[in-house]
Amino acid sequence: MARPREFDEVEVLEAAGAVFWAKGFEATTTRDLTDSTGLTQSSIYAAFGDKRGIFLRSLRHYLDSILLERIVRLETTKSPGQAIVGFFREIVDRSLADPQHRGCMLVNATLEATEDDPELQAYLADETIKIEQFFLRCASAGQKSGEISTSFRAEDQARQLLALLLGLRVLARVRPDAALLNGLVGPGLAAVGLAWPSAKRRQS
Amino acid sequence: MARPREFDEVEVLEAAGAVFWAKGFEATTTRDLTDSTGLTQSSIYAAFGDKRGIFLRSLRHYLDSILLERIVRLETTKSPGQAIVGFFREIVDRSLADPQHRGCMLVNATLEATEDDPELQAYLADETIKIEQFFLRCASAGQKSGEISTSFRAEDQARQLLALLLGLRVLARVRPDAALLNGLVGPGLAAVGLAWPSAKRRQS
DNA sequence: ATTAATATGGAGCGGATGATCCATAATAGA
DNA sequence: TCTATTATGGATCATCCGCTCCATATTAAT
Repeated sequence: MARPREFDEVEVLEAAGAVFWAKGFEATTTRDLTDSTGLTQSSIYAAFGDKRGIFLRSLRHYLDSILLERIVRLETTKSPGQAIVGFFREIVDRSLADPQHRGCMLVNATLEATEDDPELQAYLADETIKIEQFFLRCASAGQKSGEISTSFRAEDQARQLLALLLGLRVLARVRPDAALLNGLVGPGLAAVGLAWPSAKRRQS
Repeated sequence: MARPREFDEVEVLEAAGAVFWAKGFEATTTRDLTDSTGLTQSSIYAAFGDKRGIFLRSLRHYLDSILLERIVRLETTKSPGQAIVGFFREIVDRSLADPQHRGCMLVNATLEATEDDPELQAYLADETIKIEQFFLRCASAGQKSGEISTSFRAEDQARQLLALLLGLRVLARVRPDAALLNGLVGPGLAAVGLAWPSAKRRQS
């Protein structure tokens, strides 16, 4: 009954998300979005409402397709402890491999969000809770199986791992150094009784 | 020989810094700066060059007068372990007391800085190194005096504390909850053998 | 008092920004 | 084939942006 869209929504969200990820919400202009997506302003505004709309959709797509995907994949294919190790392994490797050092779009958005967008803040807070709960499930299960140390409560371990992750993401932006990031995660995981095979050792 | 300035530079830097702190660099307009400082655009541009100039000066003032001051004060008045505890105590308390939940200006700036301002990135990286070195001095001295656990290398403890701090600052923006922040720092410090007197317990 | 030098006030510049309008194009159903 | 409906292209809008200009004001030295 109506003219069909000529663009693929996922492609557009990934193109737009890449710009928001690198530059942040405020520094990204609607012209940046037309350049990166190939769409006109008309099409973007018809499809996503406004700049905030396409930003939220890009962010959600990023979180669902990268972060949540990673959690689900690791949790279904690895042991609790190895899911945690694999999670950090992928993040350290990707942080170092990214020539733009964009860090994590979730963390970037979290630091840019202000109290005059409480809906966004609530969404971001909820996503950090999801990560914390992933760590908590792993820690609990790992403690039962003996894979993870029981010298701390699983709830505390989950929070510690969340802070380690967020701190890692901050440092990855200004000090993207393999020795620093591996030297951070190694002892961090050792504190919960997990071994950290560093990238170097894995290669040799 | 020339007309003297009518404004106090520190006052202006603190007024401008408060806006940059709350809204970030990009979202802050030069009109915001005239409103908060009381100066005209002319005076701001004559004194600080451009928007980036007053931002850098504000940031530097913030870091010197708040962060560095805290480090120096704690390091000269407390034992190594208590300097670490006091450092986190002040940051948790201030994070919770701030109704705007601005977090840390250093972390906010770090997440907003991109690779097309390498000078700013280098400065920010250097400041994180200063914090890390503060933790390292405390950890080393504390290990010698027996105040801090020797089950990890002091270098690793310093990095762990840095990540804890940065993670804390991220969470403080979207989940400014006393139970979360205290529950984060407590076990984090316990991992290096330090006791964390939570705010609640201190009050009772 | 004159001069040199800088600060201030305020108008305003060129360009960019987020968003919209409208004519046209493309589709599915009647 | 006609109609209803949505998508697209591209021009354009009002506003805001960082920044500058210039006339005036204020000081210290001569």
